[in-house]
Amino acid sequence: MNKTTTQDKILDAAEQLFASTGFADTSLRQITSMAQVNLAAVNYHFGSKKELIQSVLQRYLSVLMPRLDQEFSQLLSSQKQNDLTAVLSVFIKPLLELNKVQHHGTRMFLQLLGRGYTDVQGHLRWFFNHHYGRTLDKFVLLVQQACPDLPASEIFWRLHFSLGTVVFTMASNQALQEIAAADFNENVEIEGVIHRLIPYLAAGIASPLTLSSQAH
Amino acid sequence: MNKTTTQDKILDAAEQLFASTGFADTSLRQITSMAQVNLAAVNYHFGSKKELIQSVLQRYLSVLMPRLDQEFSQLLSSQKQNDLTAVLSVFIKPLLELNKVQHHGTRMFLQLLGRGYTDVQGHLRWFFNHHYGRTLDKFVLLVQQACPDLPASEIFWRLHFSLGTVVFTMASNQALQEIAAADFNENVEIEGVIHRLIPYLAAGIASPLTLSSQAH
DNA sequence: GTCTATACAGGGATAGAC
DNA sequence: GTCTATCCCTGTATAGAC
Repeated sequence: MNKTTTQDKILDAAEQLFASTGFADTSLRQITSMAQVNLAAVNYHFGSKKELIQSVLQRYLSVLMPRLDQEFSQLLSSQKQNDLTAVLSVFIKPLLELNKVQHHGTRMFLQLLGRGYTDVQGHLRWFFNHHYGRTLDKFVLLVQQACPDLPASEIFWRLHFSLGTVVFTMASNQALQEIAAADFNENVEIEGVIHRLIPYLAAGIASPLTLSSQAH
Repeated sequence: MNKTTTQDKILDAAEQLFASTGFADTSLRQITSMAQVNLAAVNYHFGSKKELIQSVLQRYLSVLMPRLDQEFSQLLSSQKQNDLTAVLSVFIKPLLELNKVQHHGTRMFLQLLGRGYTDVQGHLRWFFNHHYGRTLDKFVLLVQQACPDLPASEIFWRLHFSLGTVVFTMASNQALQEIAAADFNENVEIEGVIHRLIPYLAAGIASPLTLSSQAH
């Protein structure tokens, strides 16, 4: 019965077009014609274009987030003191395993995440906290344990700085890779970018408090 | 002769609407009706919506970038070895002086910059390099002098990571400030955010090379 | 040169027939 | 569930008035 539902046909087409052209430059008419379904089907099944974008991301998140949650719990229950690099490195494996979900799944997901956060501002943030707040809390706890000297508010700001780093990098990933290839003769795959990001993020989050950052 | 030209009326209205609603969610009809000019005036004077966005930013950049260029040159000619925090701190004064250009100029400009980089992807990047490449080169040189152990390609990546941090933070500035106010009872103005950013960025950029970041 | 009115193609969303 | 026809809004282009 290998029957592909209308929903899945739409999701597959949308994902492909979003990743290559971006959300704003992909029309529902392009999506529905590639998926060979009626234009109104998107609004019937998903409600709106914004909700379609969320659904595309959801397919990945439903695989990734439980995996991360499990890793976070495991790290929390092991009593040892984890350093920040270890905590951040937890993301690597689950992210790369998205390649099993779909061809180039990791790249697709991270680009969608980047585009989603910047294009439909505010929308995704709410969605994320609403559905995966518990998992995020575990992560924040791990970071706090790794940086016991930082006040909670400082961790809040720095984690959002880090989110910006990741999201922006992934959204501009294609352009950055092209420049890197041209200027430095480097061929960096998504995995390489992740490995470059971790020490940068770890150092930024753990940076000591200075007079200027305390004064405000 | 305190006569406001059509161009200026459009720029003022556009700036206000862009900063509060974003580029995508602000229509030309909103802008022209607030500016009390004809719809076609935007295309007549600026060519397109994208070019209007650039012009709004240009008003600030034409003040900011020469100021920065001058500061960079001065720091380069002083023979002393500058640390990264000193180099990054150069941005603070010129940025805050934008408040003299316009009411809430700093906040306006940084929000526009954030939105510009994320909303109209690729466009602003080209514009920036084309018009202010010389100034950017000076900045990169200063960073290289402050981090003599880092290869140029690593600096390239980390500066783009940092750009992401800044741009994302400024684009989501309003949301972040609201959360900070609600969760931590903190009232953080744009100046406070800048002072929080600098140690984070400095630590991230200067982070030592690890095995994982060298391997790719 | 500047401004106005208007036309046009393409976008997302939706009511109602089937 | 699905499809057609339609609605209103967007950015852009242009003809013609001043």
